Amino acid sequence: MPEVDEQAGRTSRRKRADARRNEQTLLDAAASVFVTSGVDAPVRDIAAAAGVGMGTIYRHFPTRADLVIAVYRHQVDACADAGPALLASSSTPHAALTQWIDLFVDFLVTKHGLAAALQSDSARFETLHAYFLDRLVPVCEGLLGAAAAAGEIRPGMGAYELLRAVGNLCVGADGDTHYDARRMVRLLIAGLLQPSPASQ
Amino acid sequence: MPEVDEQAGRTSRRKRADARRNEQTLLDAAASVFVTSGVDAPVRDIAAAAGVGMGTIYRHFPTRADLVIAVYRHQVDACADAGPALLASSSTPHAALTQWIDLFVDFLVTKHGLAAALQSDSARFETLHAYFLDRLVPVCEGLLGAAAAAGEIRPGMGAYELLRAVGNLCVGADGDTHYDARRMVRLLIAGLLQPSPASQ
DNA sequence: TGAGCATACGGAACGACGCTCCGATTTTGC
DNA sequence: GCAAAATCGGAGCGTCGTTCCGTATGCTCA
Repeated sequence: MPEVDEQAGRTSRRKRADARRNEQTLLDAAASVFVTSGVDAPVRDIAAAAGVGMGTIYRHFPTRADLVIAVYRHQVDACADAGPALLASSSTPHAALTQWIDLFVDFLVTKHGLAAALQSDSARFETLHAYFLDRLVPVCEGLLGAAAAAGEIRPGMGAYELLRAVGNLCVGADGDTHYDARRMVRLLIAGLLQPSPASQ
Repeated sequence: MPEVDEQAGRTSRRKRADARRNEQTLLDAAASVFVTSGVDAPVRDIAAAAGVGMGTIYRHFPTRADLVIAVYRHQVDACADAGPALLASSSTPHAALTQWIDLFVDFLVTKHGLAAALQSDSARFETLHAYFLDRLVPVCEGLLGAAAAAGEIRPGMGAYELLRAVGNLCVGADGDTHYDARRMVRLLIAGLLQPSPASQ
């Protein structure tokens, strides 16, 4: 009987040795190419960097988005896990929210082209979009809820909408010395924090 | 001697009648296709809609960005012209700034895919990016300067950075009922208005 | 009016891309 | 060892933006 599939493909039906080796080679090559050429580097380049054929890439990662997810899964998970931790360790929910958003922004900004790919309406990146949302929206919801309950931010802000806005602000943030995404995100959060500009 | 070229090609070297007719046909066709399929609709579609060949498009508009600029030039100019007018007619500079940003956001949001094209790092849209910046940055600078001089906003905000941020927030704003770009921009401006969150 | 030429036209063709397909090759269970 | 199954490599397809060039057309001047 085949062993339980432990998601990372540790041992499912005992994949062939070359298959496992190629998968790792591909992940490494993709990560390296993403750094230099951005996440939408030509698939052919990644195949060449890994020294494998096109077919090999698409068997391991049915779509381009799956490859991107596989490369960044650990970092997305780490970001998601940091949410509750920050909430527990910070003095106020809003401090936790701010720190968590900073984490998210740092992640997006350092991955050339990732933010753009996330917002791309092209059907090709649907999976990527969905994965990020699945992992991060609940975490953000928790932070927002806590901050709203504490009365620190104006209510009615949705986690999806906030993440979307932050992601948007990070598009094209590298390679442009005149645009500081972190600063713009801080501004957005600042606008969120004040109770209501017209209520006083 | 050829007459002075009045930018819109009114009369330069007396273009052939069919050429002038085609240019107008192309502008109309492009505008209509942009509405339904977005600004990055296939060039072939635009040619087909106009009933002309590919060559005709590229002779009139050397690059795709030139076509987009030609289609939206009037509206960009109108937006630029509205800046000083608002500043003169509004009660406070910050009111003028807010209204002007609203104008800009409305423009971007109603043009399917335009915001995305503007932020695209692809060299293909460089010209488009440059045109928008040339026209709008000075206007925004005037509004920001007036608001800063009146002490209504925290200083140090660059016009380019603000426009970039607003443009980014508008990416993908249509077709997503859960994301309201206008609201996010208002939040950003709210963050800009308060003097300083830590200074009091 | 019509000849001659600059100008404009159409669409085939090119290169780059994402992705699929299939014959050749390798691994594995027996 | 051997055959079946899994995997590999890269040619090939469709789409896109853009270029190129033979052909058609409007303009000018006699």
